[in-house]
Amino acid sequence: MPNRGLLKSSQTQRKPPLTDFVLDEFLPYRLTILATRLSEQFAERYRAKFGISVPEWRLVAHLSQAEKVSIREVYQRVAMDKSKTSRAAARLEKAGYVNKRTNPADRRLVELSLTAKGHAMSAEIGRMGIAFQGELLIGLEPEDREKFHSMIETMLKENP
Amino acid sequence: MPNRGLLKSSQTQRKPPLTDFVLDEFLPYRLTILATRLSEQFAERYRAKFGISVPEWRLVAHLSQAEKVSIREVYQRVAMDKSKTSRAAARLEKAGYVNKRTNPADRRLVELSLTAKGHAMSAEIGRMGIAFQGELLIGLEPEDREKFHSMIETMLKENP
DNA sequence: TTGACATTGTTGCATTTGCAACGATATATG
DNA sequence: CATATATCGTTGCAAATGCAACAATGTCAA
Repeated sequence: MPNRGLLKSSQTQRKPPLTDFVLDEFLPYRLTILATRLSEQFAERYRAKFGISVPEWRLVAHLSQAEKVSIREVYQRVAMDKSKTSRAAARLEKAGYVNKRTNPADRRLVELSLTAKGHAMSAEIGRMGIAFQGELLIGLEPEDREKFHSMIETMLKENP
Repeated sequence: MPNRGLLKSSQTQRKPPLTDFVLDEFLPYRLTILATRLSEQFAERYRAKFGISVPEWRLVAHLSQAEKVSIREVYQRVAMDKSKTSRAAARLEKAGYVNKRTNPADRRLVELSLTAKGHAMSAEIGRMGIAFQGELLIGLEPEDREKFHSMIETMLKENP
């Protein structure tokens, strides 16, 4: 029987297992835990400094990569609900971090962009992110880091 | 300047970047998206079949690995809130999937265990999980799969 | 042009969530 | 033993979330 990555080799099992399913090797589960912890740890840092939430940072992060984006562009790419994105944008506008205007070429679209204050915050959180990721990858061999990225990329492409 | 895994080499950049921060290489972000998608895709399958939610499946998954667990053991390990876990347990009991009794040795603790119906469901979702993970890892070289697991393990250990 | 249909973003509403307070139980300290 | 302190699970409540309905705008075909 081929081992497909979810069965422990028998010598590591103490007792006959209740099932063939091994939770600690189940990716959706492990990835969720890791992602939650990392997101939460990083969120503590920027929340303390700027008072924004995770959905708000997600939106700002997008705006750090592209001058202008619409609500749809954000939520389609980030797996955030439409309304979550819309509300994050509203809060960020109120806090003075982003501008919202209707796109003149297509008046259904909202054009989001960073204010000067938003750019400053974005730049600072960007630096914090680079530092955070540096700490995070310290335990991995340099060549493994690239490998890790490319494996994530592969799975993201396979699961659109 | 050392490349710490978050800076694109200059030849891959089309335009002068707004910042050094590259969202597509930022792990908390990428992992969150991947984890969300995988969790959601898998959730569709077991929700359709058994009508349970993600927190409920998390709890059942734990019970598939250990006969008896307390609420605390579950939420400490899974990064779920206390109340979320408690409520998942209540719903699962109502649906007839788990038994709840107070631990006689320490009456503060609740002892959760699967009913026969719960075991049947757990076994079936376990099989579905093995199949799901098989599909998922098809795009990776076999030796990469182990590597991926061990890298996740490393980062989980570094971020408790 | 008109009318049917599609897309975008916002909002109302019910559900879910996280946090804090709480009661019950256990442990430690005097 | 008596009292203070800690731990566990539940619950009330406010905030966040997801879904569906909607208005506004755009597209397409007759």
